[in-house]
Amino acid sequence: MSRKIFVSAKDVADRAGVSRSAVSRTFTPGASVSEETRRRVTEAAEALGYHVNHLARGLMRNESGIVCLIVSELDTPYRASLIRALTGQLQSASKIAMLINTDRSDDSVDQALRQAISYRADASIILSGMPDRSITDLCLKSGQRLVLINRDEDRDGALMINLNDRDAARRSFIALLRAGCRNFAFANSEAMTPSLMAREEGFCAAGREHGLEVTVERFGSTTYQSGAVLAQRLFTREKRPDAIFCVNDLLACGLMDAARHQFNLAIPSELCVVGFDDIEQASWSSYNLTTFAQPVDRIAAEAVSWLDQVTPGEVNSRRLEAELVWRGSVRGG
Amino acid sequence: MSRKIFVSAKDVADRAGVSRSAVSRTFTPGASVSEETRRRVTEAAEALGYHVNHLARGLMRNESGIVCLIVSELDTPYRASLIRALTGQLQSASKIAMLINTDRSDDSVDQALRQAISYRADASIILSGMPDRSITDLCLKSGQRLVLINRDEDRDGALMINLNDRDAARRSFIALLRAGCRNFAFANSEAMTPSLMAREEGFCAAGREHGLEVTVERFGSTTYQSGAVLAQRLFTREKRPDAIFCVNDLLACGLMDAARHQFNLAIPSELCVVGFDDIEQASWSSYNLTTFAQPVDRIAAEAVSWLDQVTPGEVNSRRLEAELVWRGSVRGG
DNA sequence: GGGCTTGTTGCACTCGCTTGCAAAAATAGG
DNA sequence: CCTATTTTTGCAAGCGAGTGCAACAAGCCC
Repeated sequence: MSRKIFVSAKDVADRAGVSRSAVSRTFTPGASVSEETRRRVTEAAEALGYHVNHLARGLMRNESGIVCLIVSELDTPYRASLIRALTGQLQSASKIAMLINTDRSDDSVDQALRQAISYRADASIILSGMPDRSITDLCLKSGQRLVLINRDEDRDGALMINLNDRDAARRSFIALLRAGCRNFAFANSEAMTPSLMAREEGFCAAGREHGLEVTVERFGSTTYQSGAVLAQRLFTREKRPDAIFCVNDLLACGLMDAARHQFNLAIPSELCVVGFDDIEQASWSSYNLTTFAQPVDRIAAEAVSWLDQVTPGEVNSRRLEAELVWRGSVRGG
Repeated sequence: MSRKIFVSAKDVADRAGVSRSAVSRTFTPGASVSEETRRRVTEAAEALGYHVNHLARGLMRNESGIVCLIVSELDTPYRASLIRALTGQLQSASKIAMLINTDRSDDSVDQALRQAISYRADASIILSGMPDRSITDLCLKSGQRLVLINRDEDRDGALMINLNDRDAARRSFIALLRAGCRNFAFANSEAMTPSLMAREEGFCAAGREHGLEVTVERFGSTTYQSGAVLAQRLFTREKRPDAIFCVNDLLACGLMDAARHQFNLAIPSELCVVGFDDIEQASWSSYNLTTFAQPVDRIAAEAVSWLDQVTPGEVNSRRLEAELVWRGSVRGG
């Protein structure tokens, strides 16, 4: 197998009997080409199976059309659906996503951003981890756009997309209160990212406002397994909570399963649970979880449209609302 | 913000007081550079924040280092974990993944492969959908490697990675038989992809060998929701099955939930269920599903190592075994 | 010191494409 | 029909890197 025999613009030009530039212009929207030559070029290109070399084009234009998605734990339901939305919308905007997995080492986000620079990505979208300030500066300086999703770090020049976590947490509290709950708990992981902490703080603040104490328990990472451990801790206390706001759905699923199977608690009659993210599993009938939906498509749309803007614009922060999805894990509603 | 001011090899050369080639050689493993110049170059590069332009390098070398992942429904648990494994291992092999989402239109796989060609991807890994023969021919002809995962189409020049679905299905039947089940059913989607059909056929064949009839029911796509519909159909028959092999876990979860919540069936005492994929949810205590594990890391490793080989080699097909993971949805074990 | 090998270095060309510029062709106006 | 204007076209100069080749320096042996 002879490696890489590509057909170039020159080949097409020869076959069509025109100059190389004519070919180039045919594939450049808005360039001046006569109908006749355009026809002959496209015909020749078709016959030869020609495709513009995006590497070369990117080199010339200084715009690769590549957007890097920097993600860890990308098989997590929420992350995966966000990636799906992003890749889809990027493609619709005729950009292409490069996926960088930062599961391994600790400075892998930095490594990833270097990769992004090396491929002259037009932008990077960061879904996890916070890179070093110097690296992001480098990115911005080299003309790369930066989008930070749910990472609250203040960084001008970058677009920050966040949810109104505090408000959602408050609404969650009120919903639980209306359901007649009295012993509130917040189940968190030890990840302590800004958005997770905002949920905790919002929930506790709401508790204080109503003169009610909130038990906070934190454990491990934001997973199903942690949910089970947190259940263990919460349900062996002398004052067993009857309302739990879980920092995300995955954790809520683990907690609910443990509540039911280990502690024989009925949901929602003995225990009300609210989650966050609205992952697919939240709608499964075993969970039927009341939760806040991440507006995944909105997030993706905001990111992509910002990337499409010519000038970044002043306002570089979007705060979106999480919609409460009522299901059966909370009484009433 | 002035767009794209990149530092090039020339800049580094000037600062280090050497020629451009010296810089190039410093970053090319195995090239002849003296210790002294190498030091000065790396120093200058560091100071300027230089990164080799992968676009230009790719253009010269005719090797971009890019591998396209062509996927639909990438937020499905199994797909997502496969993508995670692939991106991770590709990065370890110092390649980078481009993610192409083929959810939208019908000829989107073709579109995707064209993109792959345009970016001079070294290879494409196809996780979903079968592209047009002419397109894959084009890919192969242009030196691109092709990996097909769980798509049985015969295509030489490409690596095909498949599981031994038939055998897994047979083992599943035997396990259910040993559990004392008598009324066997196979719950399938209407997707009819080769690997799904192989599971069905394997299961039915095993049934025939044991002189037992297998009820086959097919519906919709391979999702949780379809599982619920299939449960509806299967459990309203006069001869209610007591053993169901589901074509994948997602569908199994839907089926189990419907079995329990709508038909009040106890698992595994009244109904045994086996799934396929071993997605995370299968291990959740609400499901505790006996299933076959996709060897995700093995699959990724096979794909990546094949891509690293200089010559594709004759044998271009790998058949991996799916390991049976015993959990509580089947009696005994 | 002369002849030789070994190791480094710079020049110049190449990869495939875009684009400013000026020449050529087509169109319009008188 | 000739000139003025507009459109189309080709030339050539890049973009940022890699690499064969020849020149050159250094080191070795006799």
